[in-house]
Amino acid sequence: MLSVEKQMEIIKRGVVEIVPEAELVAKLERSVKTGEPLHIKLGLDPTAPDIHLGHTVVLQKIRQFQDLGHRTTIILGDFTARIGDPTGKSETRKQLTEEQVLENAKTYERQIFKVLDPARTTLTFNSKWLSPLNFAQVIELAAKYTVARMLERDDFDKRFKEGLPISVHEFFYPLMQGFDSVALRADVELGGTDQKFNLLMGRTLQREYGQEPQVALMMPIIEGTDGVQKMSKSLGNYIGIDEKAEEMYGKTMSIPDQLMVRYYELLTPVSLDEVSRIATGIQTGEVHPRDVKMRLAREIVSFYHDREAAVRAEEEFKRVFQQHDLPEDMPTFSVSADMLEDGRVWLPKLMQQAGLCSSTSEARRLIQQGAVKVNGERFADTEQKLKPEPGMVIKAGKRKFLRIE
RNA sequence: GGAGAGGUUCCCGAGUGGCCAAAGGGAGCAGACUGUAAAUCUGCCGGCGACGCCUUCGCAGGUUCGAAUCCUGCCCUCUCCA
Repeated sequence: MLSVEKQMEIIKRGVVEIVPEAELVAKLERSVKTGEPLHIKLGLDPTAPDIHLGHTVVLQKIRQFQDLGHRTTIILGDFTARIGDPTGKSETRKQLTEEQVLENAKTYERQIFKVLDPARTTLTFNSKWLSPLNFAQVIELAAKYTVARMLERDDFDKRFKEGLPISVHEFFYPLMQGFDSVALRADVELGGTDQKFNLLMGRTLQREYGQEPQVALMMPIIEGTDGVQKMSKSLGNYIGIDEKAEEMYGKTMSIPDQLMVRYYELLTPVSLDEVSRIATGIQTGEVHPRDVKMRLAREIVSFYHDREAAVRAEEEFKRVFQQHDLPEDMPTFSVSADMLEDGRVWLPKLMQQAGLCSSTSEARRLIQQGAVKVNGERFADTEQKLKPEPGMVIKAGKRKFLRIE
């Protein structure tokens, strides 16, 4: 086992806050002395089965703990998911059935092991201990916290002040999550900075139940490819870890420059020394930011696919976006007979049918704006008919291609 | 339980009888410029084989030549009082 100092150095990479740091050091010291690993906890919400790089920030940290020899438990919040989501009324999430939860869990499992070491990961559902609780026990749990303190939580406070609805059951979410820590006797709980309240709740409850409180370790919420908002599926600014190599590469290349170093630090295994060298390289102008980003894209693709896939994705990227050549493979579409009139098709119809856009109205707009090319020639007339030929290539916008077969 | 305020297109937010597919902003998309970066400029931004037609302003009815706007009922949210 590494020394406490070495461990702390690794643990602190990218971390926003450790509450309290001294307790973590103390726990590590004891661990080194006794040879007993720490118990690290991470809770995941099985409502969104598609994991993207945003989720991996915290997973990477778990991985580092694993590599340091600690015990890690991933809790799938199935109980929580089945009851419903605490977030605002406008988007009250559907309650998941047990089957859905199990299915999501499977998908999750497959995905998180792209980052975590299966041999050193314990996966558990929190229904295991939450579901058997009876009403009296729930009351007992609820009595350990006050409404005023609940309202300290940022989003509750904000919603309360803005006159937005807060359902009573939402107060139970932090309590349930905190109770997870009690059930596991966690030493450390990881989460995004948005989880601070919940993580601290774990400390409070553990103390109430006579345990040594866990340390809360918060990772930043990483921005999505737009560089402004947090990465999320619903905002469409995410890079999914299941995505094709070319897709991952391309999306990475589209992030704003200022985000590059952050991505290196939080999403890649590149050493911190190297990262800071890259950072100064950019500042002094020694390296072209584009090359730095290409390396970043290679690193990310290599991590989730492999080196060769990364190289191939890079070649594809160069071909399509630097040389404005055609991608190696693109979706194909065969024009059905009923779309033809005298052997010709109306382009907006074709585009809509082929999934290049969602409506013929949109297709018209694209055509009018000069975004559509047929065999490399700009096609600007929305009414003109087209004679489809096998091998004909239609391009709509920067990155949508289609080959007629 | 009582009193008041409010629910508008992806989001915020104007609009209180026709000029409203609905101001403005954001997001998004496209074009130019580039390094598929940022910034900037320009255009688009419900649907429809389309200078017209259809569907949209919480839900359901009604008044009217005509409603997002007026009336009735219902659903939902917030505030104050209890």
